[in-house]
Amino acid sequence: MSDTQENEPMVISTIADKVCNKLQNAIVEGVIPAGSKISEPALASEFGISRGPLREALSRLEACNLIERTPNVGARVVTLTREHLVEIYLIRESLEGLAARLAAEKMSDKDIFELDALLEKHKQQIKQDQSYYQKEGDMDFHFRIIKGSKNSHLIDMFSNDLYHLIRLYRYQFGMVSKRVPRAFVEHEQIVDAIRQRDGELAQFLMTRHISSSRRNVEKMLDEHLAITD
Amino acid sequence: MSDTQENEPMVISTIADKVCNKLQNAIVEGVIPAGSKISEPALASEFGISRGPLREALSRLEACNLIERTPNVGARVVTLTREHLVEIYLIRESLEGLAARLAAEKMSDKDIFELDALLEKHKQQIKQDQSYYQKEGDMDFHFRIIKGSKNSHLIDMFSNDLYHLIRLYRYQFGMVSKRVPRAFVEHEQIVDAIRQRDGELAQFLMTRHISSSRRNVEKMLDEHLAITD
DNA sequence: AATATCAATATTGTCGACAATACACTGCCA
DNA sequence: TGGCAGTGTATTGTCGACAATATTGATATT
Repeated sequence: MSDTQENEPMVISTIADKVCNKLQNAIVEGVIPAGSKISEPALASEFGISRGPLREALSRLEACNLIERTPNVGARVVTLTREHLVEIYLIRESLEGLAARLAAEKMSDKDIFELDALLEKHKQQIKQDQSYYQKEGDMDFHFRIIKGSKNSHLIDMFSNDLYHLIRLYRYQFGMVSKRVPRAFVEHEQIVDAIRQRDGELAQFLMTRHISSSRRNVEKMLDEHLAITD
Repeated sequence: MSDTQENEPMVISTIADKVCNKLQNAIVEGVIPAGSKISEPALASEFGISRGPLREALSRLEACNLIERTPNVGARVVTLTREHLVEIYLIRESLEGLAARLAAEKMSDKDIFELDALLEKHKQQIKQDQSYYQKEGDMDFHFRIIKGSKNSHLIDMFSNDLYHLIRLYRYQFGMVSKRVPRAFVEHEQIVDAIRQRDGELAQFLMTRHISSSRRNVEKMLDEHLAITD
């Protein structure tokens, strides 16, 4: 699928790699529901493999915070909570603000040109179908900025941890937002600050952009809770 | 050892837990040198266990960035570089600035009282022996602030990733610093901002504190390189 | 009816063996 | 002499079985 193609596809060398990838997607898409218990024998049987590589895969899923493992009890998909999502957004503000600042310093002119092209592509997509942009285009943009930071540890932190959780929350909480046109303008402004090599402004705008998203998400979740209560 | 007691000791339930803990310390302390290849059969033999739990432990070490694993080739302790250390410091500025801001909002009066007590304890230790403070007291202080953020994801990110790497770099690069008295004053100022519930100031001071440490580290590393060249 | 206890069953952690892959060494050729 | 190919060995990935631990269901007690 194109989402994994755009955002550094996992290299599949071993059975564990393959199974980990499949389980990541199954969890994010809710095929294995949040909070549910994971059975090693059942999954191993389903994949037609032994429990050894399955446990390797589970270990990696634990590392990217999609599951929690308890010794002698087993693994369980994480429970999604408003609190946790807000926590993640706060961390995103912090780290992506840094990424934007570094991107303003580090991105090549070619990188920035490609970022512009990506924005143009997103502009066309918004006119046709907003849902595609909401699902993966936004993440694509953010990931490009993080890559532009040239801070490999930051890129790893995002790729191995935050990315999957953000996808999971988006998928499960069905975040269709009225905010798209405004968010796109903010993307453009961030890129402009980067193009001007103004790190401080880029950081400010990115932090503010994610902060607005957080407030929007908080509001939506509160409304969602009000409905279900 | 008291460093692990203060900073959330790993709960030992399985052989893999135990081996992971031992390997973490062996890597941080240089018993297994940076860059070196890890042999599963040799380590399993040394610990008197099968390769199964050893691989579990290696998977966890990979998750906390102490080793890198390549399929069908094996595991290797990470190589320490100036670039990587600077990357980590930049991320620390970002995340610990956030932590300090949240701590100013979230810490209870009791928490703050205990933080004061910790500072007083460190003051006494500085008078007697600066090396203890340099090794773990500083981390202790920082970890308290991060815990005070009450952002569980942030605490996990620190505990599972940054903490080990910081220890590793400190141990291997032998960071004895002339900066201790000044750094302690900065700690006091950060706590004061938190006590005043001034999140913006706490964040500013913490970011600046770590930025100063980064510059100090960069300078030391440059001097170190000059000597060895 | 609710709670506690016990035994059976299922699951998780670990073991040792086999299959697949990479590495190291030797010999041959240009 | 240097590079390449082939072979043997070591290491990594996976398998299935056994041991240890937790869970579930049935029964007894209050």
